[in-house]
Amino acid sequence: MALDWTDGQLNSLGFAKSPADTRVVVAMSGGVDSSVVAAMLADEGYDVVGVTLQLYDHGAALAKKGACCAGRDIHDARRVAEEMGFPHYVLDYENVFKDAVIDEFADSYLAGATPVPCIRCNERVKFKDLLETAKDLDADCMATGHYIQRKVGSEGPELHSAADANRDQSYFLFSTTPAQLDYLRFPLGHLLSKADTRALAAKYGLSVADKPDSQDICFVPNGNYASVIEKLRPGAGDAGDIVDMEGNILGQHQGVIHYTIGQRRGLGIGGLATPLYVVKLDVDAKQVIVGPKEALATRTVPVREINWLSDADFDSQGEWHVNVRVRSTKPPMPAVIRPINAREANVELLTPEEGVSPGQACVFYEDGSTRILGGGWIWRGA
RNA sequence: UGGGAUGUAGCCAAGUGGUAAGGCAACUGUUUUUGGUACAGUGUACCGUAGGUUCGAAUCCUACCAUCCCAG
Repeated sequence: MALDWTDGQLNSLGFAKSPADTRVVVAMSGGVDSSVVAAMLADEGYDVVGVTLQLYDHGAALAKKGACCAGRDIHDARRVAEEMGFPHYVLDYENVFKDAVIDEFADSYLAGATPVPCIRCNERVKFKDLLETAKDLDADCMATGHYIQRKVGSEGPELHSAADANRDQSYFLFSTTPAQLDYLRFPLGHLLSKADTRALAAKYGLSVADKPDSQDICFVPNGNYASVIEKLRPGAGDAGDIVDMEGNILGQHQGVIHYTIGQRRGLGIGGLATPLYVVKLDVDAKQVIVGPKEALATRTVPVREINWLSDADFDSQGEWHVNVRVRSTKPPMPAVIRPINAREANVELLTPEEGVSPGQACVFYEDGSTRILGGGWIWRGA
């Protein structure tokens, strides 16, 4: 087959050689998406090597369905590899994952912020250590099941939103660097719906075809993230006052880690005509500051650790007029980025958003296109 | 002690004779590969206690209890 490959022709992964001569490491979570990627590429004749990371403790994870990269999921990934007949490796990344993701997750909450561990995992584990591992395996590229598109433009690979806006995962991948992007492939990004993915899974007869989508944080059982933090940082849950914006004490809380800006539930304060929302967290004073919904409207968002994916230098302009997302579940909205330096900026939201919290991501999109220009991490500001 | 007011679900609060609105909180679910938001659903309230009037009272009458305000 390799002999039939026409000189100069690019294969589906963008290499000028036959699939059989192209080695691709597929990051397999054990879910449907990455399984389909692996099956698809194997079916096309690529030299597929499946890799699954063991990210956290087996015992705790076995009971949890729809999680990724532990216990049952590892089994599922291996089974897909067997079904499709390509090699599969499980790598123990528990320590890396703990250092790069879980610890920061806990510390972020303790600092009164609200982390996005899934982004850190992509940034610091999957697209870093795992990507290096793929290179060590002499792979030409690494493929994942993310719903996002890599398109080659005049200046090189660009990151674009998924064709299916409902599935788009660009919010979780903003920190992908150009170097990483060069090596990565996202074979599902062009699909128009998740149904297409499941249809492919069925077509290849994969055992995971009907596996439920994963959700919540993979290393947090039952959605109870606070108990994870308390286990990691004993004594983390310092109680304190819930106060209004004038400083009046309205109630007590069992630790700032239980709250995030914009949160309504869990305050336990009744008797008012309208609901209260968490407006601010003051870790030093151990206070949860609450106020009316109107108090949540945010226009200025300080952002740092910026990953910039446009061709021009980030601080080569005083302003960038773009669209921006401060949460994964809403479409990008118009905003102006004002760079402070190459890695920091203030973002002005032309339409105020509610529930903007330090620790969350602010992702930049080119106006009028699907291209992702990068993004940064929201913080409290100087 | 005198004068006034109030006592309805965890909180706030409608309801003044016909058999208990609503909001907040809480809980559950849906949405969501972060948190959160949003949306939907969920309450056997001995209507302060004890009597009375009435076919029938949270609603009228009496007493008592509790709380609050004013006065002294």
